[in-house]
Amino acid sequence: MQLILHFQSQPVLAKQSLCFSYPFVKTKTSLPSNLFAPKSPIFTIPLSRYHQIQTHNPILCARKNKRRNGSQRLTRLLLQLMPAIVSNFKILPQPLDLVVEEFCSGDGSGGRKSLLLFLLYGVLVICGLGLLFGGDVESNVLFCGLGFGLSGVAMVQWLDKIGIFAIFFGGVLLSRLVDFCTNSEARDLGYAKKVFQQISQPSVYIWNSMIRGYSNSENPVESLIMYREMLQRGYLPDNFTFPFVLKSCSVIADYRYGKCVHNCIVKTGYGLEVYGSTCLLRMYASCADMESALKVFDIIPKWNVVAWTSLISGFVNNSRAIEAIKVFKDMELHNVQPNEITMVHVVVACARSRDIDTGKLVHSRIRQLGFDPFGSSFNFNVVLATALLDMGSVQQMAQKNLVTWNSMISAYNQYGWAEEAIDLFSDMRIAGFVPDQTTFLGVIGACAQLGALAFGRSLHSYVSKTSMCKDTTIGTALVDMYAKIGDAGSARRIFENLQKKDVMAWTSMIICLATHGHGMEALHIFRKMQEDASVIPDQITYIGVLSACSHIGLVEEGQRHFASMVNLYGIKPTADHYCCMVDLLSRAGRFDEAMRLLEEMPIQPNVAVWGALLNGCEIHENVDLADQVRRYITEMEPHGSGVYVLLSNIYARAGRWQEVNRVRELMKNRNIAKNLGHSSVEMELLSS
DNA sequence: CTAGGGTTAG
Repeated sequence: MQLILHFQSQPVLAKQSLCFSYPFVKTKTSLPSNLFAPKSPIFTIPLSRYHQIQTHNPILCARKNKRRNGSQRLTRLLLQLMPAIVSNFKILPQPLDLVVEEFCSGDGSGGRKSLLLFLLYGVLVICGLGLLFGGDVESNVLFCGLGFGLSGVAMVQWLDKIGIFAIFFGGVLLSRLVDFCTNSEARDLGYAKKVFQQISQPSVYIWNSMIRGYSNSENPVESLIMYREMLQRGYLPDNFTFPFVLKSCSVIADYRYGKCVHNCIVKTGYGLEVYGSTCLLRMYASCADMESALKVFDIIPKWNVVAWTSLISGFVNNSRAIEAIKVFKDMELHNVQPNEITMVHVVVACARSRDIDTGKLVHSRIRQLGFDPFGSSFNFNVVLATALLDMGSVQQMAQKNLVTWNSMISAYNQYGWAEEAIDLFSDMRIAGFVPDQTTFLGVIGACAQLGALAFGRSLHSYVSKTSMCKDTTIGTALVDMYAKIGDAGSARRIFENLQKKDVMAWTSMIICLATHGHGMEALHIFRKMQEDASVIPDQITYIGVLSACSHIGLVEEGQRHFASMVNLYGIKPTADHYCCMVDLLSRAGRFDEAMRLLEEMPIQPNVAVWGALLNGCEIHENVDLADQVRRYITEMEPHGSGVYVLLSNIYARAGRWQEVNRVRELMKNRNIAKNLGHSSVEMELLSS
């Protein structure tokens, strides 16, 4: 079976034909199957801007055209095809010097025929046919076809120019090949590396291709290793090298390496290059050093949109949204026209700083600039739209992508509308979107809120069958979900199986144990966490630790942890921490200390803190203190019913019914209704 | 062959 493709829309190409034949694929099983199975089942070959061939398992048997004038076109075509073909077959080219040697050792004076033979042989060597498939007759035949076809074209073009021939294949083709397998859609960096290793003296361009490929890969560290090797072997990086290297530094946030690269940029004189310096800015911003980022900004030779936008995004991503907005205003003063990307960052800045007024101004500026995705049906920018959606200035979106769905699900979660979040999840699946890690983070969180046991478990089992099961964020969400559902055992198992445990993972486990009444175990986990030098407890960790202490009544231990939180880790205690401490002390009946702590508090005690104190008063029937607390509470703004109920319970217990009535009056006057308690349990229905 | 974009667990 043979398929001949004619290119008809382009007059010159119309005369050309390429044969794509399939015979060996379907009938012969002797061929290694992976040979014909590239990453995607459909193989797309870009022929020109207007032509694309989509085919399964193509084998090229290029045929030389009879008419000479078409050959140049076909050569170019083949040049475009070669990387695709060679990389599809995972053929390793031979080192250039080896090829050159082949040519030089031939009889230079020979006639045309022997020259042709040499050329043919050269191409075969380059394709490394014997190297990979020597034993297989069918594939040899096949590759002979390939080799012959290629050489046929090459012969016409380069018949008398052996020197050029060598450069042509050594320089251009290998560059194209490396480019193709590092940066095309069907890239394969493992193969790229092998090809690269065949090149004895890679040009800077090829180095750059490799570094770029790795910088966009899963392991950007590889690009840094590549870069180091480049320097060690005495190659001089150029202005293209630095952006790629710096991108890797940014992605993995390697501050020290980034600074070394900065040094190198300065030394090689590319420090004042627009691209390079903008990348430097981003690198410092990614490494959370905004001060250096600002210094770099100052030396950027031209403050264009990208430079400004990078600075804005730096502030946004370092939780300095207000400064980001300031920079944006500055940019407007400098009369630099913002683009959609700029506005995305500014919108995020408004959302993060909860600055609704500026948010409205920004939205109208977006309209003014003509970027508003909701202003007209064309020019719909999903990213900007999602950012606006997240800021809350949009209710409905007609066009959604994965991130939009995720954003909506998490927004519903934050409003506490867990059921709606789950509904949205099923809508999204009906709409044909494949949920990703962020989606699951949201839906698992919704299950945690709802206590949706069965659905939560099904999510868990789904996730464990994917690569997400190793992910720390997913694991943490699951730990929290099981904790909230009441299944501390499952939470524990997931936690133990986590390969990497970060602060959040440890913290969620500690809080889980503390809330399930396993205070000792929670503290044990905390000690294990402290043994791990790679994690530093933060304020939320200490909420768990302190509440664990308070559950088991370890006052001194709690006080020690509180002190080390402040002195060792420099964490400023929040109202929640004081709440824990007051709870700890007043449960133990140590009211003097509790009151002293309250007086020393540098922040205003909130209702929860008073509530904790009242809780202790109830346990120890300390009505006098409760009286004092009542005075504070009545001075405060009206709030939830909790403290009033506590107060009235305390008075009731002491038999002070008048006071009970006064508290109830107070509640009535302040229009506070007692919250209805509710809980839900999911039950399995057993049949027969 | 080069720089900047939305969602994200405790």
